[in-house]
Amino acid sequence: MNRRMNISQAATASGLSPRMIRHYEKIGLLPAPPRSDGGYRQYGDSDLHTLGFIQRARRLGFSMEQTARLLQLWQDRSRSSAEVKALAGEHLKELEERIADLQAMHASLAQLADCCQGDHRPDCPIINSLASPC
Amino acid sequence: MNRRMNISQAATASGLSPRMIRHYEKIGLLPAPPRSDGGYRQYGDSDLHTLGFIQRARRLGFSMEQTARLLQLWQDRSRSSAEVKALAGEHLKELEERIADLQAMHASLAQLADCCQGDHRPDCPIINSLASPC
DNA sequence: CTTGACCTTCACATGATGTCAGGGTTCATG
DNA sequence: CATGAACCCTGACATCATGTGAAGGTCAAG
Repeated sequence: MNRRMNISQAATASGLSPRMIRHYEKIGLLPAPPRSDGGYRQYGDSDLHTLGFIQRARRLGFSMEQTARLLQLWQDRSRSSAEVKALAGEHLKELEERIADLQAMHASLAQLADCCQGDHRPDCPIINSLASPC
Repeated sequence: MNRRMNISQAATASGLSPRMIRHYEKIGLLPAPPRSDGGYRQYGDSDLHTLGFIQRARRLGFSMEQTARLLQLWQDRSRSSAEVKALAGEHLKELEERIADLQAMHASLAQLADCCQGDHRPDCPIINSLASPC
């Protein structure tokens, strides 16, 4: 156990790409792993654990900056769950704002599309609405 | 009428920034306007109309590429409204996908946050879930 | 030892927009 | 006419997360 693996194995195992793993290392999100004699990165289980953490945080839509803060909280044994919850709440609010923006766009456009005959004739409420303010 | 205006006036009138107007010109979305002796861009009413069209398309979330297609359709008198509606439908589908993705993130995270006490203790389902696969 | 698969770094691209720098123009006022 | 403020020009670099490609080194199996 505590297998040493190359970057593409670590990538496959964590659901990330080699490119992103190197990137996370460069921006300091991830500790630089030891290297083989030839300079290959060698990842162990604890690196894999961190990579998985990052992947899951990203999959929930946390930004890199928020992910970095989550990693810090993860490694901070004296954290309070309130801190984590606050960070999550911040992200939930961002998600809600983005959803509301997209829904507003969708509603406006859907209404225009509903009024559009969608036939061979050129007259179209969608184009008309874009062409004229209001 | 057909006032000639400088770029920042055109920007203010259309709700865009001078930077983006130049950008739209560079990528061929907008015809290059005539210039003053000193090289200033001079915008007329028809340019303003086009700028407004672009701004409204962007505000509905159309990509630059889709906006370019909409502009073409706008200027094509032999277009069919079906073409416009198809383009709108494509964008509506993208919006729905993005909304669904964000809602899935929100639901997952909200559930975790609901289970989190948010107190001074370190134990936190959010962090736990990020730390362990499943 | 050769070969192919893998790894390294570096650089450039995306999309839409901001910002800054260094320099020229316009126009109203003195 | 001269000056200064406000505007404009181009070009370059930054964002954010990620992809792609090039040029070259390494590893392991045959």
